[in-house]
Amino acid sequence: MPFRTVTFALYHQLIFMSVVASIKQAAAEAVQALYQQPFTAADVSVNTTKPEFEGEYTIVVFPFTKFSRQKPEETAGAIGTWLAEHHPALVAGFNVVKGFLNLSVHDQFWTSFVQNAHHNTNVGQQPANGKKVMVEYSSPNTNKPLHLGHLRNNFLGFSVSEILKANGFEVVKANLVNDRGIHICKSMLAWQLFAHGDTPESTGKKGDHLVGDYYVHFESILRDQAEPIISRVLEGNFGDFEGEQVEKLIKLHAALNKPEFKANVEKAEKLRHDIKALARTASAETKEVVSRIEKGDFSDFEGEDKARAKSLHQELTPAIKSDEEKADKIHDDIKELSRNRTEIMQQAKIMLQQWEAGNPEVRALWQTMNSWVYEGFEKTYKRLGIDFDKMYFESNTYLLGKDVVEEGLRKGVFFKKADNSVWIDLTADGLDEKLVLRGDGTSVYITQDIGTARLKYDDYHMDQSIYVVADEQNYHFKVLKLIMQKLGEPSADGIAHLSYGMVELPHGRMKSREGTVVDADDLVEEMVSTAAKYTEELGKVKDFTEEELRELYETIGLGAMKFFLLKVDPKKKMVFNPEESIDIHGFTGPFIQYSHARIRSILREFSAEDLAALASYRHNDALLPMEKELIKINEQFGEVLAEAGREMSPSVIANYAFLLAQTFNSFYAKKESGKYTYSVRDAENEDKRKLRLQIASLTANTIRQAMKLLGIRVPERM
RNA sequence: GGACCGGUAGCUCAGCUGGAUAGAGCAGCUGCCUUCUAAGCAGCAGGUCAUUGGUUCGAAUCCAAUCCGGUUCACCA
Repeated sequence: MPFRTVTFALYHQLIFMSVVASIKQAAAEAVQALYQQPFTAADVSVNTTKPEFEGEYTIVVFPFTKFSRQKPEETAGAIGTWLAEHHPALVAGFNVVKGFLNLSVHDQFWTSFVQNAHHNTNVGQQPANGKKVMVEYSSPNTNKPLHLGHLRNNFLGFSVSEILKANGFEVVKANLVNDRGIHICKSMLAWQLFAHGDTPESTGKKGDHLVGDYYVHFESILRDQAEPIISRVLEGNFGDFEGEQVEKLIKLHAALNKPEFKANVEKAEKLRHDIKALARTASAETKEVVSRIEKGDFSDFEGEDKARAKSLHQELTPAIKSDEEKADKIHDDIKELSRNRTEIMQQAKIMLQQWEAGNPEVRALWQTMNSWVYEGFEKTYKRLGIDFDKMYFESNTYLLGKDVVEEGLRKGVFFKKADNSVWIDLTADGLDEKLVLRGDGTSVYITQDIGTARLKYDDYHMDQSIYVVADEQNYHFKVLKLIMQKLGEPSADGIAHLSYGMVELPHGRMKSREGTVVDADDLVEEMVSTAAKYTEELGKVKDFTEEELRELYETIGLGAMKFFLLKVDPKKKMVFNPEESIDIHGFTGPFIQYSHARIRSILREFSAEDLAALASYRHNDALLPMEKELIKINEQFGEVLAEAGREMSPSVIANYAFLLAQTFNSFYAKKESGKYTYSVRDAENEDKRKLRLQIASLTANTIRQAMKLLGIRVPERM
């Protein structure tokens, strides 16, 4: 039973509401009573009081002066007086600074809060609200192991699910596995051609990595085979192609060789070369210097070189740059067409067709290799502490959606073009026309998602369906929701895209071509071993068993990594700096874990009976500043949790957990004339000892719960 | 070109439903372990909140324009 059900004669109305909500409610009443205005709690603006003033919360009264017809100071005074008179249990005193009404919350409020909440190991948990929500996240492809980008997705999805649960939602964690398609066939084909029967068992390699290696192998063969085709095309030899493609290539080739265009592109190439050469003379950080030259910043140079940089910059005109870009695009098109003509790509495509036709041999290989991957994923998920309630597989869902398209066609939501392809016109909504079914009747990506959205809804009838997917798919989900709404699907309005920014490395995006992709398993291993290294250096847990140590290192290493990825607002792209991510000082997971361990060590000084006896104790003396401050911050957890749920943002929780831990550390270390001001064990009297034990216990519980919402465990000792 | 997102300290980020003198962490510099865990604490230094205009008693926050960076507008997924 949550502590909230405990009735408390004097303060019962407040126990159901946060302090801030109570103040807003009371202030609204005051405004109604004093000025006969239909003000609601939601109209009141309450801030935490700046530390230099007396009080904990501040009401901004400027908005009331319109109808109070008094100066801000007088208005604030009138409301303060009314509040102190009518809500003495809440407002013990107030002071006015300009239009700011600073309220001192009654100490009794804080002491009864800490009494009721301190032993609740489930702080913040809201009662069920009767709403069901599905969170789809992770959604890996089965041709490659997980990488850093997946980690942000996994941690976000898991954390948001936990946050919603704590807010009273029933949550279904779903994982839609992309287990079919050309990319899987690439791995399969390369395995057939080059593996000589290797398996995870025979090689000792984790299944997902083994399959990923063959995918990479495929890509390198593909590159080798495409190269000569590309060269031939560039020479005007289209013998590798047939029909329409030849015509397309003739056009591309012609465009590339238009004299003026060609001259511009060649000029651009030469200028780039010269700029790079010049940059190299200035600094080893050639890339940075080049980008400064391009921006018209010549600060790296002096005298003649500066003039040279300037003139190079000027020669690289917008027209030349534009042609350069066009040329890049044409080259990409040629490359794509050539890659598709390679022998190995043709084989992969045949394999995909065989898979779709249900060819037993291909299906068997597919089953086998996927099972290797699942075994690998299973290990990774388990280590990460990530779980799911429902697995969907694209091999089961990729044909869905066609019937919905048929319905939409009948309803007139979609229309057919001459080639039989089916489209929806979204131009009225500021978007474009979108293809939903190819001319040959086959699905595209969105067709599948339309069908899967219906399937999910049929399975669970949830109120909301959240997709944790990177922000490069913002347009896709906008379109998906719009289409579902136009179809009148009951699931439509509940569709929400939890869009998150890409994880970048200090030197830019991860690129598989450049081998800068950070593997998830490798990263975890490095975080854990770094945690071990730090822990050993400090030597505080020498009495731990092997098993206990292993678990502690996992807790700290994973805690550092999860916290690092979750502390940033999801919608923003973030930079993953490996050095900072394994840091254990400052705004990090280990800092908070350490604070928790420290509190636990205080509590260990006392017997279970001492701690149990706290439940019936309510402090009656005045509170010292940091005592009040800590209780206040603990009390804000409920509001923070609600906000994190509203915003679907674990970073709100991360910031809060850090603030709480930091505040406790200040409380813990505060020293006056050689003595700890807030010592628990050596408190000035028994009452203070009990109060501080309650505060310590409450803080440990809140920290543990907050971290749990981030998927991070906290140790008893570290 | 259209749409969307971002630009806050040297770096990484909070703050953005308008409120008091814009905050953390890291990096730099000072101090603090005979003491409930120094993975800590206290302090110093560091800012034209991209720019310009507007709304307002009040703007980092809202509006408009501009500049810079990113994503996207595929019969790929």
